[in-house]
Amino acid sequence: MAEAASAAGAPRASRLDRRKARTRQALIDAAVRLIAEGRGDRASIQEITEAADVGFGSFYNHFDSKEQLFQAAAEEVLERWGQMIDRASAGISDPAELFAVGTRITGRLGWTHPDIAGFLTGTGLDALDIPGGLAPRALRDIQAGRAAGRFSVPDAEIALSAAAGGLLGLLRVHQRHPGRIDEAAVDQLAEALLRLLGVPAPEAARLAALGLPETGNW
Amino acid sequence: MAEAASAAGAPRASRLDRRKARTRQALIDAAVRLIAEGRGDRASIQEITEAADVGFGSFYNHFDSKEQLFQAAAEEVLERWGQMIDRASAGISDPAELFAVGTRITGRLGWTHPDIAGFLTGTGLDALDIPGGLAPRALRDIQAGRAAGRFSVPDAEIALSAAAGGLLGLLRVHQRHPGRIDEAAVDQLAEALLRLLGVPAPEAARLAALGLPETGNW
DNA sequence: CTTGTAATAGACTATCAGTCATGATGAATG
DNA sequence: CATTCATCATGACTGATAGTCTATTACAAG
Repeated sequence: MAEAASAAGAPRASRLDRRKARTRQALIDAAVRLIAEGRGDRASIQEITEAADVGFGSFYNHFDSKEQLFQAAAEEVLERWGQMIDRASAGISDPAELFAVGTRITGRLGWTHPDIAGFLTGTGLDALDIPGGLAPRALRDIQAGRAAGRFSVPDAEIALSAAAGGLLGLLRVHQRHPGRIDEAAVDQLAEALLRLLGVPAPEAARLAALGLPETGNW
Repeated sequence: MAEAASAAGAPRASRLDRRKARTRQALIDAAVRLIAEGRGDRASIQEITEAADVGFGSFYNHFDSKEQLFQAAAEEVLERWGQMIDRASAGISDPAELFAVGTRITGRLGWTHPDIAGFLTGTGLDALDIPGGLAPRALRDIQAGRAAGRFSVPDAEIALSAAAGGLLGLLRVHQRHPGRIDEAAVDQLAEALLRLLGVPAPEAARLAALGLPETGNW
């Protein structure tokens, strides 16, 4: 997103640019915080700018609307989430295993990163439409799995939506009934989703029980 | 929903009651239409009352807020949907078969009843929270299936959410790419969801291919 | 130091949710 | 049939919030 320097241009970034970036980031951080707190997009722009300690008018220097801010905030959160999964799945090439790892890490967000989990349940299935989110990557995995004959599901997008629904359901149950969801429950969901994708049951069980790599804190 | 007549009461319903009911219904119909059009709850109350050809102030004689109206509209649509599935599943007792029928009829809504389909995709997973909706029934089916040893999924609520996600995904794909979803695709989703629930693959394929009863127009 | 540009900021306007007082409709009663 | 009363319908009113506009401030360049 950084503006390209003009062809013959100078280094093209200092102070002013940093100030601008700082303001923008303050707004995004405030939005992430508010969403995670469950205030969803019900927070007023005044509330947001106040939380970001920024003048009201500044908001519109960076975003055209509240929705646009929340979209940017969503992309940021999903980006971190994606990196977390990338780290955990480094070296894995089997699409089914990749899918299992992604599912299990996401399900664990409920207690490892409640803020992200809250964010996801707050946005619902709309999270699938967020560009740069995890959806494109998961979609790629599913399609790769189909191409490799590992999955037999007919439509990748539908399967993705089902997987997202399952994960969101799990996170929601966790929020509403703390303690009812544990690692075993997450692994069982991953197993069930693999079966949905057409992986034979015994193989699904095996994939959902593999050791899970460390993810780090972010 | 008709008001019960008081015990010793007269017929207790005329003109005034009908007028009231008509106004209320006009508002609900307008809301259903707007949601199906994808305007979601972004429609202003003025827009709604205008679409219903009702005075602005009348709105608050019937509903406390826009959310309440949308909830009533949702219950109405889901009620019709539920009755449609009830008719189609009369005489079926196997939970797995019931689930398959419900899934396949719902998936077919995309072309048999685009208004309901639009409504469902418009509300997203929140449809699961609508009281009186189909969720409680589907949940019951899933739990019955677990009790009968027919399903092996650990948490019924999570499974329900995954199923809803799959169906919503299918309906969304149908809306965005008309013609990409046909009856075979719906049946394959039903099959996949049965596998997710723990039904052995061959049995899932059989259940998803059974003859589907006529549902009637409503 | 001067000048120009880009970001900040809060006062201003339009729109929307929700309230309230008034008017219209029809039921009950003599 | 006329009168009275209750209930619903209605749109003008109020407070709040999204989004605009212009003055001010911070910085960079010469």
